[in-house]
Amino acid sequence: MNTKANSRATKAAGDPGASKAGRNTSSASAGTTPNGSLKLWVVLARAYAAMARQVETDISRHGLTPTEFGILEVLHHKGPLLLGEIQRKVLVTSGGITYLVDRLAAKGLVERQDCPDDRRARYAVLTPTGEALIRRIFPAHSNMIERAVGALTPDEQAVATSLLRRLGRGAADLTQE
Amino acid sequence: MNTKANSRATKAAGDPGASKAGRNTSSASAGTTPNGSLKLWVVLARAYAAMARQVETDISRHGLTPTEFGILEVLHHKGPLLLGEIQRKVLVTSGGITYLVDRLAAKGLVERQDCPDDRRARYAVLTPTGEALIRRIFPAHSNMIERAVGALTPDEQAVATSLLRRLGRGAADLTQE
DNA sequence: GTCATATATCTTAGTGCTAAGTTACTTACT
DNA sequence: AGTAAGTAACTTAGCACTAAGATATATGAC
Repeated sequence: MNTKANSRATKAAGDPGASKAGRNTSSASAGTTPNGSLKLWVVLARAYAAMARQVETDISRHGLTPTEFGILEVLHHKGPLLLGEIQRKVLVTSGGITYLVDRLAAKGLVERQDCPDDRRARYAVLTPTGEALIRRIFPAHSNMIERAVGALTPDEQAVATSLLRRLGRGAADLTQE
Repeated sequence: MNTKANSRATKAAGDPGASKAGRNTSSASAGTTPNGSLKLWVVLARAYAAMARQVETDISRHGLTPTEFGILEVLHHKGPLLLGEIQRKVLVTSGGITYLVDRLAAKGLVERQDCPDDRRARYAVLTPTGEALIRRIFPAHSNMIERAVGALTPDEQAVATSLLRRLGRGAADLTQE
């Protein structure tokens, strides 16, 4: 059943772990920057890296990368989806979903199906094997995440969620401004 | 001055963007999971991805990857450091810093120096060129981050920072438990 | 001294993605 | 119908890393 366990030890790309807050060195900077913003970015990256590491080692035990898992999950929850729809959900490039769906198909977890309305498009659908797999491993995964964020109370989690949602949207908006 | 502008469009590895909250499809799940934890993980990953994207495109304009930038930054703030020390700061593998310092050395921004006390170890030190570069681009970078997190007020940023710090520590602690 | 173990860096091979371009199809305008 | 522009998926080449092992040096027990 091909479980090749390809761990990859997720790292936060470009973790800005450097300057903890050492205002007093060589200076030259703005002068009046308290720079809590930078600190926020650092801890955000660190928190993400720590979470991603947990998630990844958890998922890799089943021979899946986090992105592969994400695809199975979204197909499980939403049913058959066009490749482009999946692409937007899991945030990869067009070449990326092709590659990922190829891999999942090679593992027998997903199949392609022609779209009757649009002959350019293809659906990805879970095979029975894929459906069985995601149903089996999702609960434990969900549990793992609950433990991982357990340092915060549910109330704090709610606060963090709403702050991060706004933060994310704000940062994303900067792109096309 | 080799400024090859290798953009890479950061993505949050394994972004769990799937299940927004669609409890009502094929079911079979736990049944009594409110699962705010999962939602928190999703928005964390999304916020990180959005931020990382901004940071990366900003930095790539100077022909640097975020990790390279991180190394220059940490050397700028702390002075010469052993490769292993840098490694721990920027969170890459041992092969990773070798590769990264090689690249920075090829660009003329960093040099290796033997450590007098331990002949296994090497220092990485900024060249004058490297020092000049980081001093030139750091302020703008810092500014960019300030704008990116600007959707939150300074107070909210402080709250987010403290929550994320605890979240990250909690998740990291899970590793060696 | 010598041997076992630990540490610091480097080497090699491989992986998961991206960017840019290609092909196939669709849609809208004329 | 013909053509232009848009979109869906795929292909190719390349890159920033990782994991695992190799090499050199250090440290401690005896």
